Amino acid sequence: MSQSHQEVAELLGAVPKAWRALLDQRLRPYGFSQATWQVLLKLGRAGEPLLQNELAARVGIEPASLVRLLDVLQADGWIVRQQDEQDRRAKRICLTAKAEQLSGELLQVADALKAELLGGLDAQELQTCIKVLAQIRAAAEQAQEPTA
Amino acid sequence: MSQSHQEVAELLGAVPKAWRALLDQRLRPYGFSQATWQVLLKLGRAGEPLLQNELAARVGIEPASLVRLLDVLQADGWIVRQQDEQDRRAKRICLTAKAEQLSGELLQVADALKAELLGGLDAQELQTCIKVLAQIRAAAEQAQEPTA
DNA sequence: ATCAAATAATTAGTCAGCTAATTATATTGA
DNA sequence: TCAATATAATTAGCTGACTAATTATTTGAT
Repeated sequence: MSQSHQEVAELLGAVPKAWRALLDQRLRPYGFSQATWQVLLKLGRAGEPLLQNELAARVGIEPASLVRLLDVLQADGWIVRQQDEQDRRAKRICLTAKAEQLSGELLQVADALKAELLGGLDAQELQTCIKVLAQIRAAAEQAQEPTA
Repeated sequence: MSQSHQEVAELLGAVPKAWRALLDQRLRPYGFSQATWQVLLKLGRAGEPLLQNELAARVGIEPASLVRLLDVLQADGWIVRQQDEQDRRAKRICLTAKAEQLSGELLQVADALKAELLGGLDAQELQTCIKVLAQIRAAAEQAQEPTA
């Protein structure tokens, strides 16, 4: 059918994969692999402790998937789980002091790569691309819930 | 830094994930999960037997990762590994007759979803989006090999 | 006030991807 | 020719994601 549809489908498969692989490769020297650095990055960007729930949503994984990552990060002293005072079911995830510092470095690497990949783009065209991607995301949300 | 850069990074994380989850959900009634339907789709689109190598590249995974998927598909009678005659190391992956038929149905579901997600887009804007994504992919390839 | 339903985190079990190393065969170069 | 190198598929072992079920606590409805 539509050649454009096929093209964008393939690009949406390939581009994020390549991006992730690159970032993963550059962050590997820090000793983090695949998923753990994303947790530190999101916590770093948040600037405050987050509920496990909320953190999972920002990373884009299920809360259950986050549990093991936090176990690893906690064992290595990068985060602590702090009992929430209002809700005794909930825990707030805090960066330790050494992680605060490190997450700054990770952010620099991530932002440098981002600039490298996106720096050469025309600003107007990038805006259009964002608009289109947002429309696709909206269509995907609608597709999930037929009529709500 | 640049708000646009952050936005496109997030969209590139979220959109393909949502798309995949939707397609996975719709193909689950056929009894295939996550990765196996992609193999059948690509073989169906190819229209001829492919080397394992080549198939892995089209699916976007490593040849080693393909092995287990093929084991499962072969066990259920969807594909056969056929010894290549020129190169005795190589195998060509063929769809069985029942898989030929099924892959047509899977293709229809996949194409219907694609149309659903992309149908509402402005053609000109979609072209721009494709161009931008292709530029990002090119930048990612360059980033991998500093000067080659 | 209490009991039912919802929610936060966890555990268990499955599937899918990766890299590194292995085996068999092809290709290439001295 | 034949030894070194490269290539196709595989195996093994690791990481990370998911869903479903469990536990503890909170919220809501009567």
